[in-house]
Amino acid sequence: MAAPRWSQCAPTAGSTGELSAVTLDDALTDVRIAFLQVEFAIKLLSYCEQGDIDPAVLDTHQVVLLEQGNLGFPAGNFSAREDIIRAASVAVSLALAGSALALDKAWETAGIPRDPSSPDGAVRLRTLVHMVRCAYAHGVADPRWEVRGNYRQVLEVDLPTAPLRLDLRALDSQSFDFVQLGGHAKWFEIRDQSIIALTESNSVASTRPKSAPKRLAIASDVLEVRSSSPRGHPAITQPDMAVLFDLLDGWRHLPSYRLEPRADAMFGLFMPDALDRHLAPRGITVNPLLIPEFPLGQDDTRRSDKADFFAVSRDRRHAFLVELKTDMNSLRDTQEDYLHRAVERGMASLLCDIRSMAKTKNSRARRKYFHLLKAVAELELMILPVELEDRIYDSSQGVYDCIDRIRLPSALPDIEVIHVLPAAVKGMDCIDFEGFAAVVEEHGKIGERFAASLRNWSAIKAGDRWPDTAPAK
DNA sequence: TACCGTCCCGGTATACGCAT
DNA sequence: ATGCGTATACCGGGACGGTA
Repeated sequence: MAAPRWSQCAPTAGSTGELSAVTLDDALTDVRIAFLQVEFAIKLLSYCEQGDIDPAVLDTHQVVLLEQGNLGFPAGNFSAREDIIRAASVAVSLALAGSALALDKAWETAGIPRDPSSPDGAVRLRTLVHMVRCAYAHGVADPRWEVRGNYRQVLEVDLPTAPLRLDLRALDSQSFDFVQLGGHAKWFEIRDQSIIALTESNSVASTRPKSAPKRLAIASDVLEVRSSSPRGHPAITQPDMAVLFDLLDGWRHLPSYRLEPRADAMFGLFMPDALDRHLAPRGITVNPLLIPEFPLGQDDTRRSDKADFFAVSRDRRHAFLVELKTDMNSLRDTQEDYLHRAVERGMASLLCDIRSMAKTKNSRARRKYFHLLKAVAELELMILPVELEDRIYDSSQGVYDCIDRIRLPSALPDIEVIHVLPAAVKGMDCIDFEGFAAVVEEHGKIGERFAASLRNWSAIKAGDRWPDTAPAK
């Protein structure tokens, strides 16, 4: 039984019940979203038709936790391939209906009138969109043309590929089908021409105040997550990255909780920028492609020690072994030893070791090493034989010879060790958490929140008393 | 390919010695 | 008795080598 978190978005101020003015910018954004939804629904249908969806995974019993009453869905409604394809087809129809509603709303917002006999091409295009919208308005599952009064005439619309001529009198009461417009591609052409016309009208009428950057509204009834005190359990309201950091801030104080493996992806996300800033005085910038858990071959075994991250400067003259600690007490001399031994051995030796490790007899492990080899090759530190991928995945015959044919470039970077630590240590090349936070906080809301946690982690040791509960001095 | 024993990792838990 | 620092054992997930 799963409790999914919905993160889907529903467009427009209008759809969330606000009656305040919807600007044309808003309406055009909704058009974009609606047509993206058509694209998604079509891709989903193709995916389903290929049989790539596993009903055992999709069609489980699910309960959605909602503030105003939970929703339970049983397993079984989508257990057959045909059920899934039928549902995906309906999703395409619904998305197309949504696209008609959104496009009509944009025309309405622009204040363009409807008139099938207007000499103005934009007005006739707007009228066509309205007629499609009306067809869906009278039945999403079975859209029908409904043509009344002044609209009962021939409507001609100029389009770049070919003019469209519709006898609305004849279409009245008939089932709507995109074939009548000339196919779905024509509908996308109608969208494109509408956007051009509406954008022009918007620039003419630009005296209206611009809308604020659009925030995609979230259905108010849906499970949300709200941040809470770091020690408290978060009340579940709106999904929010801040809650993730609240959890880390709080949980790192609990027994047996290891922060580093949980937070290393966040460090990895910002590590290239942090390295760039740290290395800026030397004029060095790094390739943003990092390799985590970079293996460093041991002297007398085929095993490896690991550097937390491996980075290379853009000019490929310097490589960096980055060691991350979230707790100063975790610094170990043995680790310093193998890192500095790697520096002394040099890049060629490290790469040769990786090549040897990739020749593991375990085929599953070999596949993982292949991904490592590809990452190293992407950093231009290895040249892989073209047939290597086939040898790894299809025919393992000759795979060891193939790995032996991996070549190294003649010029290789030197190696340095950089530590990322809560506090800098004298004699070590360090980025302390304050320095890391200064970089991170420049990257939007998530960065700001991560920076706050970094400062928390460096100021308060795991297990320490919280400052706000300590007696005033 | 499966299985088993061993090692590695970051971090925690515990034992120990020493100072107060 | 208590606090502190250091060394070492341990944890769980994963990698690795050897064997059948």
